[in-house]
Amino acid sequence: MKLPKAYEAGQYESDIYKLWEESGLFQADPNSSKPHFSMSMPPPNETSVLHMGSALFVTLQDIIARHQRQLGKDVLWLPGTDHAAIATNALIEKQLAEQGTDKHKIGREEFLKRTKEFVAANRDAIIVQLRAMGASCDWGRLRYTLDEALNRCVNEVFVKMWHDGLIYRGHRIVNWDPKLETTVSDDEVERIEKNEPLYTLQYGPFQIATARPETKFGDKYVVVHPDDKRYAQYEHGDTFEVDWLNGKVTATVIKDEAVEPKFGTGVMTITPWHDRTDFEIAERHGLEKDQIIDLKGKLLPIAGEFAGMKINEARPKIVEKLDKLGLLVKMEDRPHNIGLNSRGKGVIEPQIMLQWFIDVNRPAVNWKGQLRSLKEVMRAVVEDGDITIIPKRFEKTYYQWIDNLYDWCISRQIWWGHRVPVWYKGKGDKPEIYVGVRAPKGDGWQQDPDTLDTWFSSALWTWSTLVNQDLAKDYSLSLEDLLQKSGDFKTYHPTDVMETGWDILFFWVARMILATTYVTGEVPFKTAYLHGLVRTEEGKKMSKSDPDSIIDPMEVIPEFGTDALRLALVAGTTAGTDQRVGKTKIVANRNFCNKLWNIARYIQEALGENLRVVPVGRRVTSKSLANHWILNKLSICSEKVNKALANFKFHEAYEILYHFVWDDLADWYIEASKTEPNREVLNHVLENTLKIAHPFAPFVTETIWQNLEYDGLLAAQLWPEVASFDKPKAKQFEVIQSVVADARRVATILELKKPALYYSKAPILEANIELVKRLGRLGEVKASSEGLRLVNATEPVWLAVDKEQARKYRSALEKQIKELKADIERLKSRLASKNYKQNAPKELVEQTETELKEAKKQSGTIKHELDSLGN
RNA sequence: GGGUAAUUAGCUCAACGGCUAGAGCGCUUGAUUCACAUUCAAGAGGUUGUAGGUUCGAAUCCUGCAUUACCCACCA
Repeated sequence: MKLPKAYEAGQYESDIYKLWEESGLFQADPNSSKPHFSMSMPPPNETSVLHMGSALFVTLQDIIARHQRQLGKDVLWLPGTDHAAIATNALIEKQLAEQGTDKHKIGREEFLKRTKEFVAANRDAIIVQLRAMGASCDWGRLRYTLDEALNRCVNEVFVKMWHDGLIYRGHRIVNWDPKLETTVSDDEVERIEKNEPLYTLQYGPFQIATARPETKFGDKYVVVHPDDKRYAQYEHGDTFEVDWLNGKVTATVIKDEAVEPKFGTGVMTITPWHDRTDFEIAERHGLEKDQIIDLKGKLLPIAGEFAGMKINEARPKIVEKLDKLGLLVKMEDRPHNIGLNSRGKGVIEPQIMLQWFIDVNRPAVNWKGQLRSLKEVMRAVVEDGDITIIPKRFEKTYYQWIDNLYDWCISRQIWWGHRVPVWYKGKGDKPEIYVGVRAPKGDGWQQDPDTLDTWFSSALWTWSTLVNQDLAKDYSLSLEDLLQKSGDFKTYHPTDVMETGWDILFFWVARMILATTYVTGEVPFKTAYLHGLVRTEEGKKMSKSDPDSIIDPMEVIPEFGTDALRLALVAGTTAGTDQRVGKTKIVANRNFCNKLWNIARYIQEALGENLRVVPVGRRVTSKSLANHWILNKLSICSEKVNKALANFKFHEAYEILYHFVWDDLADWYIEASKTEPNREVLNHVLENTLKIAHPFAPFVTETIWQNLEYDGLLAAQLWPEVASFDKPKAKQFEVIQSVVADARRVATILELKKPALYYSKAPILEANIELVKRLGRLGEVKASSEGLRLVNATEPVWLAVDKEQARKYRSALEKQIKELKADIERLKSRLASKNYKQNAPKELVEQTETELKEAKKQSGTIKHELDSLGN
């Protein structure tokens, strides 16, 4: 088919994707004799739609996958979606509220049914969008975190950890979100700074500071630093009577190093039930703990007349009462950190609760023959180089996170998710307990109502997705057997690359390392590449609460094409660094796609009807200098792009490709070929340029490939092998370029139209007169030596101008000679330094010498020219 | 309080101890229907935040300072 004038992406993309998918090209084959390459897709949340962040990860991973296929590997890029427990649960609850009901009214079963219906619909939308982005993943292996087999893996790991003493149930202080009524992990708590009053209260003989007067009802311990001389007269354990909020209380003095003597008065009272520091102090000294606030965020009867009130409502009233009692010494505004749930932004209220935890400090993991704690293993795999994190600086962030890691609270009080695989029989404090992959036999067992943190199941993602789905139904197999009998697991695990955003380094990357090393004895991936976040053109975070800030990929694609979007994302990306994306960037890259298209269009016309002038391969006959030159450039481009991709330098790879296509191929070679078209070379260069560009811009390249009726699918082609060429001849083309460039430059300055060019003793020009004429937009080109000497050309050439015009050029020459003089001085002084000659590499010194020689020579030429111009 | 980065052309970013610090967008001048105005040609524009240091050589390494962003942490 003859290509139309402009590339209209929307006309081709969906057909092209269908072509790929039906070919089976994206399917991995564990039995293949090719080397294997594997990568898991970070499963998008089912509640969300594809945003720019997802567009970025699809683009980068697709580039990796397509490039690996081109290198002749069997590639598994495994897609999937995540059940996103808290986010989904919250969304459904909101829907219910809008319908005037709630989850308790409809019951657990109905709630789960509705949620399933909702996510199923949404999942389909996400998958459509991933395809629209061109994702070349293996859809036959699509997984979902709540799949039966994955659920079994979750249960198996829970049970295994339980038996190893890595999972325990206990009363610990946790982050409670009264809004969503669930616990969340430490990582899910987001802190914001707010100016709030800090109250100083009179507590018996002491003055204490607090930002939360509403928690002070139960306070019966005052804590001071053991070395604080101001309070040396009090002994640890001393008691005294205090007139307090609701009457007299007996207070006890506690000495603990957690108190900072410099803060306020150096005295504090503690609320162990609602503060982690206080909790730890209480634990150390065996103190009593009282609950003040309930799980809905309301005050309990201990608060007397304030019982039942919400905190915000109660606080001013309590302060008022303190004032009346004469207990309020002063209040002043101070910045204060408030914990919010990152999902839903509910204010976190620490609570002591009976929950399930993962012990990160117990040495129960066999790693490389040593029994270590989860923390130690997580640290070791990165320190030992089993896992490489790109960029490297995130290793430090990762270590810091490990150092501050507490036991991981994994139980959630929501219904959507993997249910805790524990059953209880009997009531009271100590029921009979059963921990198992499946429900216990017999009557009277009740399953724990809680579900597991989403990240617990995501932590297993690299391998739980590779478990054989049918074998997973056979519960006579142990988890170990199951893994060993799963062909995909044996072939594709550990995965090669994990490509994801740095913002989920802790949530996900670290947790995968934790769980996978423990269960499989293998790392989940060898390299973790962390990309930056996509921001708006103004540098703002794209957020749902500010819809104007969002550029929706699904709106960009129909207007500019998927490739334009992909290229725009690649053009701005460096590992770990956030980038800004706006319309201008997308337009610029749409233009690049159109450039490729028009190159193909020109070559199609040049090739005529008989497209396949040369069989695929390296046999082409080059005649002209330009032919050799472009093949040289093509081979350099191919090599550099290949290397940059191998090193995850996506941005660099694209830049090399971009300039090869636009500058070398379009602006020089195609223009040159108009004088002397070489169908074989044109064909060869186009074919291989398409291959190199394909991972970046798969749609336009494949569309061209199909329209030009090349064999098979471009997506199935291997990385180019460039035809042989003659290097010295390639170099000679650069002589022509230098002459052309200088002629153009001078002609522009002097406003000449089609001037004549003269040359003397220049066989290269002599043999390429037509070419020089065309490229340089020149009139006549012949042997002579008059007019204005083109001093920047590497051959002796002159532009035919009259004396008057030539004089106009004097100032340009004078300026240039001035600059040359400075250069010569600089080079001379560099060479004059003994240390330079001794220490710098030989090539560099030689290069400097050459430069100096050339600068001197050119300076001579210009002087001579100036002299001959006269005044 | 601890940490990580950023600071380079008007804007957005590259350059990871060695050519004259590059690119895209924008800007200036010119071209015109022969692949592409989603084009072509030519050009202007930078003392690399700041003060020192190491080195034959520094945007790059080190130290201090300034500004900004982010992450972590139990200052009540």
